[in-house]
Amino acid sequence: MVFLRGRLDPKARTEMATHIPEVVILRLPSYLRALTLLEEGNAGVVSSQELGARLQMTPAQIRKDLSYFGKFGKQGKGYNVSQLLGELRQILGLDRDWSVALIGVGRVGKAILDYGDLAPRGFQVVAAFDRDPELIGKVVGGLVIQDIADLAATVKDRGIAIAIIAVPPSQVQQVIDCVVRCGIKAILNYAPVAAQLPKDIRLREIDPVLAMQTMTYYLKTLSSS
Amino acid sequence: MVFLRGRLDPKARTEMATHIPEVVILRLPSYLRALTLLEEGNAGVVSSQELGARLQMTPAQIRKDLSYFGKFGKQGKGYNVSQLLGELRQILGLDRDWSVALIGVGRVGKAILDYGDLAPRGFQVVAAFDRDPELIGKVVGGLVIQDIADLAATVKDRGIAIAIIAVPPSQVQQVIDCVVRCGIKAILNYAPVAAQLPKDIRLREIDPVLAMQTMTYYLKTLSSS
DNA sequence: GTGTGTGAATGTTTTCACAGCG
DNA sequence: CGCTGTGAAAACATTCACACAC
Repeated sequence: MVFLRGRLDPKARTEMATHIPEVVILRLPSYLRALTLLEEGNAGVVSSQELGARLQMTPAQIRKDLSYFGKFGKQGKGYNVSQLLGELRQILGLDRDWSVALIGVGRVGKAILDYGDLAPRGFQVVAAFDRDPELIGKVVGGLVIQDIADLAATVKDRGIAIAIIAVPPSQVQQVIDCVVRCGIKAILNYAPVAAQLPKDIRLREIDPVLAMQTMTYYLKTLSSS
Repeated sequence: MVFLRGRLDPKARTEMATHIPEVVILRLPSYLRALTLLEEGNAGVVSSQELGARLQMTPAQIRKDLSYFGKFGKQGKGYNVSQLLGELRQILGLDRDWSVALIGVGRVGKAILDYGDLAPRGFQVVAAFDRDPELIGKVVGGLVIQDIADLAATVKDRGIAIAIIAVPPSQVQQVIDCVVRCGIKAILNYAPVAAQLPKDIRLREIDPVLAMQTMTYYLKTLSSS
């Protein structure tokens, strides 16, 4: 009676490359961050137990996550901190620097240029763009602000792979379209609006209000104390 | 769906409580944001289809998410935009303003005070704290910077429910301990470090580097440019 | 003993597919 | 018809539990 339309046949599905769950990729950077701290504290080895305690997650989850990529631990001992750090950096493609373009040099954009944590952690902001003629040509944070029309050429020249968007909400969609046309495949969006984009482009959002709005639901209930 | 009214003994409450998956709560604010945009564009109604297209998610997921809280749509028509907005605001506890304390008034802290998007969206930064005697007493963004020792009293006085933390990494753990002791149950952490905290405290992180590190994994593979 | 790596079991989330309403 | 609301099914993610290595 019920027949299925257009499903992927089971065999083709099985033959597909080992797909690593996105949730796992999302967690790896926190492992990296925790391990960096451990290394600074001169910890030589760490168990999934200990790492789990620091990150408030189960040891099993950490072991399972890592097992997608290889066997990095030693039984009875744990993981060598600096070796695991190296492995994770390589897995995440962080054994190199990445060039980043900043689009939008208003208040938020300037704060991002000022923020000194990007470069030491491997993300170099190598170009800044705006569409305001008043700003173009000015120097901010050691960068000459360029016309957004130059984006395509600069992306090619400087090997830019990631764009940070910090323009007003009303301009976000057109800027994203432009950035995507220039071949950028990863976007960090500071503007508090959703945008349309091809599914092969990665997007992450930084919106403090959104983050707080996910917490108020839980605050609501405990307000009777 | 039965809404709880009036007082219930803890047992009945526990047995009745419909536990709503956290992923659902995490998505509601994006619905809110999309609907706000639709309302500004004078859209009267929206279908799960249309909303899904804007947010790049399936209509079924949106319908299912909303169904945890009630029946807000009309068959054959869709959802009334402003009515659904109202419902979501109420669900998330956003039918009121929230008072926020900023801890740490360095570069990042100042940028947060400057950022004009918090207040219009319902989050009032009503107090700022630092431990640096040079800063205490100075005025930034209309707020007199207070000694962090005054936090407990101010939290009580001003009904502060959320803390934004923007202190250097090395101070994060002690500041979080302090904030928790003061009765704060929700924290937005801008410092790029993990911290220990009781499981009944909500924490969200803003770390642009972490966000970018979750994308480089995917960039790695397509680097044939 | 201690702690990894991993199939198998369990739990959770998403998607399907359709009854029923406007 | 078109679209919601929703049980049921499928897909996905986490946790368990134990063989095995140090």
